[in-house]
Parts: sequence; C-alpha cells; structure tokens
Amino acid sequence: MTKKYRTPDGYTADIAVFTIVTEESKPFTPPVMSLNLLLIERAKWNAEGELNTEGGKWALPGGFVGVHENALQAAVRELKEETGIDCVHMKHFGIYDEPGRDDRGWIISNAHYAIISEDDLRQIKANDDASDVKLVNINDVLQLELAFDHRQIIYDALSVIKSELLQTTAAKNLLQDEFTYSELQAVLSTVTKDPAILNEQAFARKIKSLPFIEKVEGKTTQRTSKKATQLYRFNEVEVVKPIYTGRY
Amino acid sequence: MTKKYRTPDGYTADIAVFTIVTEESKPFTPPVMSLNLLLIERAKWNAEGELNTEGGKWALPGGFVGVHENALQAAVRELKEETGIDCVHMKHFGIYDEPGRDDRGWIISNAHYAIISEDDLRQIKANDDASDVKLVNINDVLQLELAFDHRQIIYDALSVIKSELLQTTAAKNLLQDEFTYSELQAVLSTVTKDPAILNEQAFARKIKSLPFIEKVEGKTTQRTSKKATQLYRFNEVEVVKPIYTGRY
DNA sequence: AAAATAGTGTCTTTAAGACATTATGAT
DNA sequence: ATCATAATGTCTTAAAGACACTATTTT
Repeated sequence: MTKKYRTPDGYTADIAVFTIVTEESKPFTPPVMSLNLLLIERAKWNAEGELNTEGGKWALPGGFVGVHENALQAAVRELKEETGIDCVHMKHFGIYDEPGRDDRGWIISNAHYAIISEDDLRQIKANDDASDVKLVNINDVLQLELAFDHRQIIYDALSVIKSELLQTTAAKNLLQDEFTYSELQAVLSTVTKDPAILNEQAFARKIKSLPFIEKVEGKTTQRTSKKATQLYRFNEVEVVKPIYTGRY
Repeated sequence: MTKKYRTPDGYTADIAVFTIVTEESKPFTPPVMSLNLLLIERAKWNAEGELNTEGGKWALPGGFVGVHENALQAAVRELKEETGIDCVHMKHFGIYDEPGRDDRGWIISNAHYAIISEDDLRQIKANDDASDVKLVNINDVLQLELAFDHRQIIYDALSVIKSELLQTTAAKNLLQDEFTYSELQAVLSTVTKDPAILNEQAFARKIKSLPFIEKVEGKTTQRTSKKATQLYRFNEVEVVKPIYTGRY
C-alpha cells in the first residue's frame, strides 16, 4: 500500500437553525414574515484568557461529536445546550472536509439544518443570557463576517432550506398545526417570488386542491381577517413532482 | 468542559456507481434499459493471508481518504483505481457515522453516488481483471449479502438516485448528448411508473415543451425506429417544481 | 359607511388525457 | 404489403390566469 492515510483530528456537528419571525402583527391582518438564521458570536477569549480561534466572528452553533453518539445526536444535544431549544426537525445536509478548513487540524464538519417554529423560538428568549446569540434575516446573513468556512456552509444551507420549503412539506414546521392560506403564503413568500404562490385569490383556491393539505372541517380563526377564515392542516401525504410532468 | 471527545479512527469515501445497461437492442427499436449498481466482492483474505473483515460479501467501492484530499476527491480517485472509470458525475449524498458500524473502530463513511453512461462503462470491461466487480439491477441489489452497513447506504442511494433522475436533469448523464424521446423514456422508466411519462404519445408531445430540453434542429437518427426520429439534447436551464403549483 | 381580508363566479386560455390517424422506411 | 415506431389531429376535460364581484366583521 503506497498511500499514506491520516485520521481526522476532530469531527464536529454544525447546525443552521432556521426560524420564522413575524415582523408585523396587527390584529385581523395577515402576517408579514421573515426567515431567519440563528448565529452565535464566538467569544474573543477562551476560559484560559487566550485569544480564541476566529473569536469575535459569527458562526453556526455546534461542537464536537461525543464518544457514544453520532453527529445528528450531537447536533440535537448541542442545540439544546447552547440555546435551550428542543429540536423538532433536524437533518444532515452536507459535509465539510477540506484539509485546511480549520487551523486547528483536520476537522470534519457534519452540517445540519434545523427548522423551529416561532413558538419554539420563545424558549430562547427565556433562556436569554445570550447576548451572543442573534437571528439574522436570510437575505442579510451572507454580509456578516463569518468564522471558518461558515460562509460556504450557510450558503449551502440557504439553498437547501429554500428547496425544502418549496419541494417538501417542511413548511409545516414553521407554522402552527392549523393555519390559514395567508399564513402559509407568508411562509412561502420568504423563499419564492412565484406569482402562482403569491397571488391571493389563486392561492386561496389552490390550497383546497393540494393533496397534502386538508381543511379542518368547520374550524376558523380571526387571526388574519375580520371575516372568519378557514383553517387547514398538513396531512401525511407525501408528494414528488417530476420535472417531466405538469406545466411550465 | 465535562464531555469527553474522541477523534475518529478513520474517514472513508464510498461510492454508489449507477449505470444504465441496455438489455435488448434490436435495430430500429427503442431500447429496454435497466439501472444497475456497481458492487465489488471483498477479498476473503488480505495480503498477509489473514481473514479479511467482511470478506466474501458484496460492498460499495471506496476506501480511506488520503492526506491532501477531501472525500469527493478520494471518491473520484478510488473509482479510477478500482474500476478504471473516469467519473463524470460524482456527488455526496450521506454520511454514516454510527459508533459501532465498523468493528475496526470509529470509521466515518462519506457516501457518494456516481452516474456513468453506458459508453463509459465499456472502460471497465476493458480493465477487466475484475471477476470481483459486478453490476446488479437496482431491483435485486437489496437481496444480496452486503458488507458493513452497506445495505442501509445502498437503500439511501437508491432513494437519492430515483428522486435525482425525476427531479433534476441527472438523466443526461445516462444518455448520449443527443437522444430520442424514447431513449429518455427508457431511462426514466427504470425509476417511475408515472403514466404521463410512460405513455408514448404523451411523452413525445411533452418533450417538446420541456424548458430544459431542446430540439437538435434538423437532426435525426434511425437508432430507435425505421422512421427518422428527432434528436433532442439537454440545455443548461435548471428547473424547480414547487409542490404548491401545477396539477395533481 | 368604510376598510380590509376571505372567498366565489365566470370567462378565457392552456394543457392534459384519450384515441384515432397519418408518416416513414426497412424487410 | 406489412410492421413497428414516430408524430400529429382532434375532441373532451381539467386547471391556470385574470378580474370582477360578494361576504363578513370590526372600527
């Protein structure tokens, strides 16, 4: 065997935590939402008073994978430790293993994204000693000074969350169990400009024919309008849309 | 810090190599295709004459990631070394890091899939000392006795290739640059039963309106029919089909 | 009454689905 | 002439797109 191999110096789990923030919320009015990413500011100094690697920059929460766990379990654990959030939807989306991506050695990062609802989010605010935690609008996040290769990881995470929200029923994790067409629309509008989704009347009609969404019979809310508004919920139907069928 | 961390004992790249095999090929007739996965049989004994871990079982090609490369580069290199194939389309799809998945220690496997055309495949047959390499129809592969956790990896790879072929233009890697509607249909039929794709007349019409496929003006072939048949090619247009639009 | 949002009526346009027909060219 | 495959004609049906209109309820 002529090749020289090397064992990695570390294996970490990083987490891109996405959440919806309702920007305006007048009574009887549909929400205006933004999709945000949770970042933490790396401490400038470590416990021993030395300058920290990439200190002061913004980074994804995460940390080293422990002895008896895999990266997904580590990601769930770290998120709980660092922000107090009990995660609902956590999923691997990429691996970052470029030699030299971290000065401290050959550290392999297993990147996950998490989706948490606005309700879950309130747990953070409770847990809040965290002046070093903030939510950043996904449209602004790439402007920040980011640690390590987290710019790349976040760029990839944004692509993933955008296509997940449009191509799967992942939006359910950003909404209450029962929601109005305009609330779903508000979530989707954070990741698409498609007029078929953004037009009110069109979407109000369309939602009734989506196989993976069902009407909650006889149940309405006045959250978004003075007129009582029909509630819907996601059911368990899974759908795939081949690019070779349907209309363009 | 109370947690104990551990560095991985190894980092490997595994590769699920998919290829199309034309089962029947009478002249002037559309092809009948099957989608196959390339497997290698693990040697029973190693170079020192000892019994090999998981020897005799079938496994995905792959191996340890080297010093100055990342897993993707390693996957490309290994595939070339083990089968002589210069890869066209290689992509990460999953990570397997369960403690205990490999007796030899905590080995993290970075799984990739590769798509190679029937033309590229001929390179293997050339390189063929390989009685230990075989192609297995994707419908039969899970019946085999598979090494390590490769059953799980392959199961995941099958899900990924199926949705890639239907939701992206990945099929182009299984076809010649220029192809007829029935050749594309033959590829897609290996992963779907959707009548909108399988019906001849419907698909012959549909292909003309797909934004990511274009007619090769004035160019035809008689590969699939006595009647000269229009050739098409993929262009660079990328498409996404939100589940919230289109018909069901 | 005014304002805002939900929801429907309806007309036009487009595409899907089904089925039949025509076109082509080797044998 | 026959056969297989490609390609189009055409009718029906369903959904998209557009726009106007109605419905509801708080202020």
